[in-house]
Order: sequence, then structure tokens, then C-alpha cells
Amino acid sequence: MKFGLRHIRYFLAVAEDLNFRRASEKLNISQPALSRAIQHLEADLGVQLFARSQSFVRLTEAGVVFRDGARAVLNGMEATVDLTRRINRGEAGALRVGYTDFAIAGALPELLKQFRLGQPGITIRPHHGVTSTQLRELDDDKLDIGFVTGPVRQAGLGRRAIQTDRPICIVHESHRFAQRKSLRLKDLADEDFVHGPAKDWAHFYDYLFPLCRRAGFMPRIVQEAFNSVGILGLVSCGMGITILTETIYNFASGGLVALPLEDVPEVMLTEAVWNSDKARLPTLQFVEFLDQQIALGQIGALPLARS
Amino acid sequence: MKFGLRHIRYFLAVAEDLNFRRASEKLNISQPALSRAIQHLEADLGVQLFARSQSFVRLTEAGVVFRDGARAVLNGMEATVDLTRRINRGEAGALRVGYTDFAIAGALPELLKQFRLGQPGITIRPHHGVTSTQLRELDDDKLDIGFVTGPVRQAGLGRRAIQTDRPICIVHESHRFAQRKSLRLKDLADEDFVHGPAKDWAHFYDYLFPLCRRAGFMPRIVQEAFNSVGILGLVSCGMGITILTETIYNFASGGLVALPLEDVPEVMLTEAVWNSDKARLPTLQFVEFLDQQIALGQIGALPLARS
DNA sequence: CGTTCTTGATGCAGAAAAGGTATTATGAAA
DNA sequence: TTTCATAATACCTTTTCTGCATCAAGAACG
Repeated sequence: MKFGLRHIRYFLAVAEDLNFRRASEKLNISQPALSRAIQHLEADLGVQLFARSQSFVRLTEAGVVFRDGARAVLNGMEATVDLTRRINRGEAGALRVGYTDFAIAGALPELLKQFRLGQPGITIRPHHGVTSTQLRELDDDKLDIGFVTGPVRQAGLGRRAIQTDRPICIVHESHRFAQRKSLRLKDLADEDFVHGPAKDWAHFYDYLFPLCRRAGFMPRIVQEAFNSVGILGLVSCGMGITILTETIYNFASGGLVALPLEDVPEVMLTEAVWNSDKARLPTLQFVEFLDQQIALGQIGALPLARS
Repeated sequence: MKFGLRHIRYFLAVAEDLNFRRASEKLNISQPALSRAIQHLEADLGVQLFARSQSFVRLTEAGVVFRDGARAVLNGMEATVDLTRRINRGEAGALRVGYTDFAIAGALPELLKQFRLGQPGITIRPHHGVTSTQLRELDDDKLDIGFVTGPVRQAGLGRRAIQTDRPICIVHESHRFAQRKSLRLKDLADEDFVHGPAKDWAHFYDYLFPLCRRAGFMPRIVQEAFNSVGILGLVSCGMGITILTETIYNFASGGLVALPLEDVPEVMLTEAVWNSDKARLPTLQFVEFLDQQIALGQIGALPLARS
């Protein structure tokens, strides 16, 4: 195999036209150069690819087989080159995105959707994980960017604020609290609570329950649902009240009233973090995208309060 | 795309070793030549494929993608070259084989099986067809070789005798004919006949029925089976007698007696025929194979009588 | 801390390959 | 026969590739 891609291109041109002169013109080379290139190819293969005389040219049986194979090879090569270049420009590749429960319940889905519109070549690989897990995975280069919730005190990480969640109390419009402007935690001491799924919402309750303890009570759980939609549904039925975040309340249907909790000043910050050193191109593109979204006011540290 | 297969081979060598010097030795070129070639490839792609310093070489992300694609391309190219060469040598390709009912019931299956053992690269494409159809298809280059039965008087065809079939009368061992050495056609005038499938056995009956007519009777058909096994099975049950060929009787199970027909001297000759002018390599190889088999006495014009 | 070794890159000259122009040989068409 | 078109060949130029010698920069080692 001494021949190159050049020979293959020449061969395919002749195989299409079955005419050396016309093919040579399409290839922008002289006819003799083309003749000799084909001769070299045939000599190298040890196979006659064209049956030719001065008056006609046609493919031999072996020539037909070679043409089909050569076409496939050339197409494959072009596809590979194209993909390689797109990877190089960051237009293709994979982005491994970690997320916490809060991220996935908040801005993340829309964020990923928007990003994919702008970068359809980049495959998003979402990985669920709590904050500590994500930080370890970032370090082990198993994650490109993480959406983590809560304070992160690790150096060498780039970060952008995505959303701040403040707990709110959600009650049905027929509830005795419905007319009030706001609540205090201790007002909830005797209420029935609808609880989120313990496994998926662990982080939220790790944050909330200490607050309740500080207010002198433990929430009395009367119902548990599988997800936020379920929680809101049970509250809608009057099964009890719940504490969720503004973000999640945005998905609520009618008949519900959200009440701020006066004595809970803390907010839960969800951030995007990535390893500045190991950042690959798709990561950088995603960060750039995040900055655009922040500039547009779509995401950031301001609460997305429902008007 | 100015690079050639040479660049790809060089690239893959470096991608495997991640060491320019060792790779250059494996490629039997000097290290500077290899460095240059890789530089040209990268410049042509506009993509850095290797991250390198004086102390280490590793693939970039784009390099990994290019390596995988390039491997596939090179493998595809080698496979194509190999197939092309085998086609050229007649070791691969397709052989379109026509056959009549007699051929397929006789020597043909074993013949094709043996041929495929010796030429596993050649795909056999069997086409059923009566003699006249096969001759037309040979002429139209829709068939490479035909197994035809009966006299063929067409010029320009190569031919080899495959088998001669003489009709025999088959009866159950309890039949009154069973003790006889031979029969004459007219003996059968009052017998019940088991008939082969009209469609598949048309040629045989076109040959046999005129003989019966000459003997002054028409066979009285009492049963019809789907194939030769079915016919023999019905004869085994005592449903009637039948006339088949020696070839087919070779497949019979026990309890049956074959009786020669004294007054039927004609034999049915099955021949392989092909177009000498248009013969492609696989065809010639098959003819050569036939000649070998004839030399071995496996096939030919001698009747394969059951001892 | 310097020495030595190894690695990849570079300069240059010779070799090889590819290309172009002019021409030839051979069928087909007029 | 003449003319036309085709593919092949001859000959020379240009481009590309290669090897040798060498350089620059880390790594290994005493």
C-alpha cells in the first residue's frame, strides 16, 4: 500500500466520469498526470481497476468493488476530519454536568435546554450527586462542571451564582394562614406537614430542620410525597402545609398561597463550580454561556420571587 | 485535506507509542521526518493532535477522536484493498447458479457444498429456472452458470456433463411387481400412480408422459405429494407406485424396490453450461472445479446406479 | 549544581514523487 | 482518407519527502 488519499480521489473521479480527460479537468490537473496516477494505483494494488482503450473506459469487477470501498473510506475520512475540527473548536464533545436536587428543581433544566440550542454538537451528560460528591468528582476529573448547593470553601474552582432559594411556607388558600402576609417559624409548631422524599431532599431538610429546632419544635410529618409536584398536590388537597423554596413554588398550580418566613433570613445558594485548571473547551463554552445568561438576568443570586 | 494515508499511518504510530523516536523506528524513517509529517498533518487539519514537550507526548482531546476515526479509516482501506485483490484473483465474488429440478435433486447440492469448501469467499446465488429460461439468462448475463436438463443445441456455450438419469419404477416391497427383475412400460397401464408436484416436476413429466403415451396408456394419478420424499413416503404406504430417477431413488428409505424399465433406453442428461465469452473468474474457477470432480469420478455422464 | 542523556524541533541538501507541456498511437466518426 | 478525440508516453520542472547534522530543553544522576 504505497498509494495515498490522492490516488483514491483521482480514482473516484475517473470512476464517476469513465473519462480521463473530463475527470482531469474536474480535478484541476492535466490528463497525463491523472493517467499516471491511476497506473500507479493499479500497479500498487496489482489489480486492473479500469478496462480501457482509446475509445472507452469502464470499471472492471474489481474496480467496482474498490470504488465502493474507496468511497466509504473517503467519506469516513472526511467525517473524521470534520468531527476532529469541531471538537477542537469546542463545537462538539461531551459536558459532564453534576447537579443537586435544588439545581435540578430550579434553573438547571432550562439552562441546559438553552445551552443545547446554542451548542447542539455538545452532548450533556448529567450526573446526580450531593455537593461533596461533586467536588470530589471535579477533582478526579470525572465531572466538568458541578451545580452545587450550600457553602463551598475550596480553592482553585471557578464559580458562578445560579440561584438563591429562600424557604417559604406553602398553604392551601382555605387554610387559616392564607390571609396573612408572613409567618414566623414558631407559628408552624402545631401544623401538619407534608414532607418531601427523604432521599432526594436530604439537603433541604438538613438545612431546614435545624431552623425548626431553633424555633423550638420538630415538624409533624403527616404525609410524604415522591417529589415536589406530589408535595404541592397534597397541600392542594388540604392534607397539610409544607416548606419549600421559591424556586419550586414557581411550578405550583393554583389554589396555593406562599408565605414568607420572617425569621429565616438565610438563603440557600446554588452555584456552578468547575476546576479552573482542568477546564476543557466545552466547559469554558458553558461558563461563557452562563455569563451571558447572568448578564441577561436569567439567572444569578437574586431570588426569583413570584410576583 | 492535503494529507494522505502516509500521514495517517505516521500519526497512528505516534499515537500508539506516544514517543516520536520509537515510532519513527517502527516506521523505518528518521525521527525528524516523522516530526515534520505530524506537523504537516496538524497544520492541514488546523488542529493540535498532540500536546508535546521535550519530555512527554500525549494526545489532545481532538487527537483521541482523530485517532479512533483514522484507525477505522485505515482498517476500512485495508479491507477494501484485500477484497479487491481477492476479487481480482477470483477468490471472492458471486457465482449465479441456475438449476433445474433434476439438478437440485441430483448432484448439485453436494457439488455446491464441495465448491464452497474450496472457495469460501465466493457467494453462491442459486436461481431456479427451467432450461430455456436459464439459457436466456446466460445470454443476458444474469446467470454465470446453468445446470440444465435435456438437449441443448446452442453454440458458444461451454458444457460439462453432470449426471444422467434413467427413469425407474419404484414399488413397495409387498407389491406384486416386487419380485420381478425389470418391467416394461405397458405393465404399468393399470397401476395407481403417485405423482410428483406438477409445478416442480414439470420437466420430468414432459419427458415421461410421452413415453407412456407411446406405450399406449396415460398414468392414472391417485395421489400427489409435495416433493420426492413425499412421493416415496406415499409409495412406502402402499398408496401406489411411481416413476422417478435413479438419482432421486438414492434418497429413498427402506421397504422400497426399484425396477428398471426395459423399454426406456433414453436417459435424461443434466449438464452445466456457461457462456464461454462472458465467463468471469468465479465461473472459470467453478468449471475448473467441475473438471476436477469429473476426473475424480464424482460426477459425469455415467449413471449413479444403486448397487 | 553541573553533567549527561534523551526528547522533539530545525536547517539544509539530496532523492523521490507529482505535475505540466508537447507529442504519439489508436480507434471512431465524417 | 481525413479528422477528431482519447489515453499513453517522453521529457522537464516543481513540489514534497527524507536523512543527516544539529539545536534547545527537560530529566536523570552523581
